[in-house]
This record gives sequence, structure tokens and C-alpha cells, in this order.
Amino acid sequence: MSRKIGQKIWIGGTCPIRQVLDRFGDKWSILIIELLSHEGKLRFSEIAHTIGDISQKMLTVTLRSLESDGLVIRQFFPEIPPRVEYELSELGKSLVPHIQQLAAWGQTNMDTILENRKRFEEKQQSRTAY
Amino acid sequence: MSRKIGQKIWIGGTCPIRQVLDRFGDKWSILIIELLSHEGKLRFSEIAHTIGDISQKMLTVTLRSLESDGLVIRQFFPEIPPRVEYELSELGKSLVPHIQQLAAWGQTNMDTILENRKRFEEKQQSRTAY
DNA sequence: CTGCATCCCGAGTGATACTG
DNA sequence: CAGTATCACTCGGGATGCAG
Repeated sequence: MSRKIGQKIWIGGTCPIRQVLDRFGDKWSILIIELLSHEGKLRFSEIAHTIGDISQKMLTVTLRSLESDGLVIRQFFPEIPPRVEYELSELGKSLVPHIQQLAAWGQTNMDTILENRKRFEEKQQSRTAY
Repeated sequence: MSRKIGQKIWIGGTCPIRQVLDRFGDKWSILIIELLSHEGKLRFSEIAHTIGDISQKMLTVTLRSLESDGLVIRQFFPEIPPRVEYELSELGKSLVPHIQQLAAWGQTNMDTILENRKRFEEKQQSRTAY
């Protein structure tokens, strides 16, 4: 049983969902992990270019945080010009299937959600129309 | 094959991961869904109390958005004082297993992540110490 | 009890310029 | 090429007060 609600698993950092949300709830982490899972090993500029609308700063920050948590491996080549390659660690790879489950769910159900939302808005409008 | 990166699945709203992130990347949606999946049917104040540190405003806003997207069913009882009950729709329930997968992953690996992060910080400090 | 409106702060994010 | 540094801003979300 995981019903220990009286013991406050819903409050604070002990709740596993909160931990996951805390770590991956930002704008880019999940997306970068998923991208690396497809492409294997990528350079900084390749990631930036593929995602398209991420700023250099946010890419740096996000990659650094992923590296610090051991989800991504960073390999630096001190050449001229410098080259850096990123790839998923085993830990990072172990997260990928779960992300893809979510993505698949989204692909199946997001249309329904958007329809629901649209109808809900219309219903609200007709209500205030009185 | 889902490798159509040249076709820009990574840019804009077409990427399923972005859609999911867009919808569920906020602070409370996932947590509320998971809570309702445990408890079945809850009143507004019960949710507020169980979560503990959510403001009334954010609970209202989040529940309203979940309702609008058809993930949660809202039942209003026009009594005095009023009573409102929330429960997951079928659509909402269909998301639960995926959330629990993520939570389980977190429970297994979050300790490792936090250790990694700690060691990374220490390594950075010793570097700037020179 | 439940929910809406208003005000407001600050973390997270982006734009820009600079460095090795 | 791959960052770092700085500034500016948006906007998520918290506090408070009011209403049905």
C-alpha cells in the first residue's frame, strides 16, 4: 500500500513525484534527453540547431545541470576550434522509455484534450452571454 | 521510424513531447492527477489539505484547467454551504500508469542523482580553489 | 465552503555582447 | 565553436480580500 497520506508523502521533498517534477519540470531537460536518445552523440551546436528555438544560454545551463546529475556525459576536445560532444549516460538512457511512454500517450490523446478545451471555452462564453 | 528530424518534429507544437510538456509541465497538474488516482473522489478542501502547500488560487486554476481538458470531472452540489467533488475521467485515468512509471523511476534513481550532483559541485569548488 | 479578482514578487528565461 | 557575463523582462504563482 502506498496510501500513507497521513504520513505526508504528499508534502515536501519525500514525495517521489515532486522529486521528479522538481528535476525534470523545467522547459528543456526532457526534450534534450529525448533528442540525445535518438541521435546518440551530438555536438553543442547540433543540439542547438535541431531544437531550433533554444537560446545558447539555456542550452548551456540545461546541459550543465544534466551533466552534474550524471544523466548526460560531456566530452571535451581541446582542439582549435574546440569541440564538445554530449551523450546519454546509462542513467539517462534508463529514463528514456518512460519519456517515450508519455510522448506516445500525448500523441494518442492530445487531440482529444484540445477538442475538450475548445468546447469548454465555448460553453463558458455562452454562459456569460446571458 | 520516428527519426524525421529534418522535418522539424523538434520545433513547434508538432513534437508530441512538447505538447505533453506544455500541458503537464506546470507545478501542480501531475500531482493532483496522481492524488485523485489514489483517493478516487475528493472535495476541494480535501485536495488542498492533503497537498498541504498549494495556494487556493493555484488549486482553483489547476483544477479548472484539468476540467477544461477533460482530464478531471467536476461535480457541483448547490447546497449551503456548497460542495464540489473532483474525480479523474477515463482520459485522466489513462495517464496515471505513465505517471507512476516516472515516480517509480524517481524513487529508484533520485538518490543517485543527488549524489552525482553533490560530487559535481565539490569537483567544481576544488577547481576554483586554485 | 468554494471560487474569483487583484496586486505583486522573483525565479526562470531570453537578448546581447564578450572571451579563449 | 563553445561557452561566460550581464541586463532586462515575462509570467507563474503566492498573498490577500471579496462574493455566492
